[in-house]
Amino acid sequence: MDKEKVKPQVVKGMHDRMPEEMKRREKVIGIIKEVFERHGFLPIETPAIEYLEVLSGKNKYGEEEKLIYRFKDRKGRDAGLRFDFTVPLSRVIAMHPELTMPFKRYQIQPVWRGDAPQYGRFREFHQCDVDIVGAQSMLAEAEVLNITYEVFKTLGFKEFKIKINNRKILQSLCKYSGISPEFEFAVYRAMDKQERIGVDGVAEKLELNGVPQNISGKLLNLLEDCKTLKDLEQVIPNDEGIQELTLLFDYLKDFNVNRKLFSFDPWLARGLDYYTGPIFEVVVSRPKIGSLAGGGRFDDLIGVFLEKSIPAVGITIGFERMMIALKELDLMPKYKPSIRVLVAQFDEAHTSASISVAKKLRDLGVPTDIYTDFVKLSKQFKYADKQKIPYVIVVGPDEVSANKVTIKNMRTRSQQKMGMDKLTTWAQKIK
RNA sequence: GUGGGUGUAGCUCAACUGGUUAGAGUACUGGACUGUGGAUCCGGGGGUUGGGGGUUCGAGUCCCCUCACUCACCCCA
Repeated sequence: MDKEKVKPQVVKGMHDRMPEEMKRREKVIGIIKEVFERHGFLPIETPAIEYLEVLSGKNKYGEEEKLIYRFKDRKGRDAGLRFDFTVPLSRVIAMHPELTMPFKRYQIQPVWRGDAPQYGRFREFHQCDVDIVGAQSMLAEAEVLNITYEVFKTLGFKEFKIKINNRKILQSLCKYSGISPEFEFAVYRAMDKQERIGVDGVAEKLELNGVPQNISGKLLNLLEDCKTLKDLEQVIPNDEGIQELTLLFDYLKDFNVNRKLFSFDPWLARGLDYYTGPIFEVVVSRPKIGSLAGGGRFDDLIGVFLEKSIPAVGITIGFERMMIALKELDLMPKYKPSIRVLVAQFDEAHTSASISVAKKLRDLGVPTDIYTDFVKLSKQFKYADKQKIPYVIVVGPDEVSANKVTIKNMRTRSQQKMGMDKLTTWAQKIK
């Protein structure tokens, strides 16, 4: 049988996840879900595939558009893999007018971007997204940020920063500086890089994109001088965006969010085009990995699918980046095998006895593995050792004739014979 | 998509300026130990040195192409 072999390979930028990693991921996802639900949010899921017009109909992602995985479906319709949850959520809201507002949901699923893979950047990755739909008040922003804060705190993060800004402020500043609206998004994308490339770098970038230095200079000087909302108020008094953030900061104080961990950042702009109000990003100083979470208000996006517009605000946690950060900061939950007992096979003559022991333990709720082959015991013990299974039960001829089982504690290396009648009590103890 | 770096066993890495049959640790497997795992000792399998072409008496090593990974740019979670 000389068959042509297929070369096993994973698609670039995507990953298999083995049991140990899965258990750690499930643990962290469990914590995140718990926080979400404790704050009154419920889960939804949406399909991986959306019609292309839904994904990109009105150029919702701006420059990101080209990173969408696109293809034809079986009927030749243009379709693509979801790029984030904000757009699918908007579609869902538009299709379900019966929903009670405000609608609060979370969504934890993979998304796909045809990006060049790098440290902390993948083509298939998971987002944990919380949104509030149908609420105009800054209380919604405060709630979303409070939840984010709770998630990071619960996972053990000590040093992280929630950066906050408002697209409305940026708009006012552009207008004030005499930058025409057509350059708005170019300005945002350039500003966003200030921390890495410096103010001069931003100016250069803007010049490249057609904004001359004598015009961008005014804006950049302003941003450099105005470190606080109060500073900005001198420049653009009675600005709606400033008032919103002032209110938001008050609410965050009421939520008792540590004042040191959130701050106004006039340079924060975010790349996606659909944001209309407050925007936010969570960053850590170590590891150097970009933002761990990002979001904002998108009051006009749902209106793309409907006659009327519906306000909405949300934030997304990048799950894999979060896991990398947890690992680097030594905050990763320890791997604990869920399997508690291995029932070994002595030989084929004693299989039925071992099966009934395994069945009994399983019925009692003890995660029990049964060795599904007939090999020598040393191999089965090695298997248990490798899997970090804490107990091995052997049911051989001696045990069967005495109506007992032998239980070995792998950690202490001690073992005992136990009557079948005592097995239930033992099982409850080690469960 | 553009530019740099790196590709040797499942994994981590060796192999002087090109020079016999490409090694080691680990992992896997068998035995010492026929009712018991982590230690020790002995044995075994596993490689078209990412792939293709070229230079040479001779290429893992030099040159070209290609692919993959990776870093930076771009952009973001």
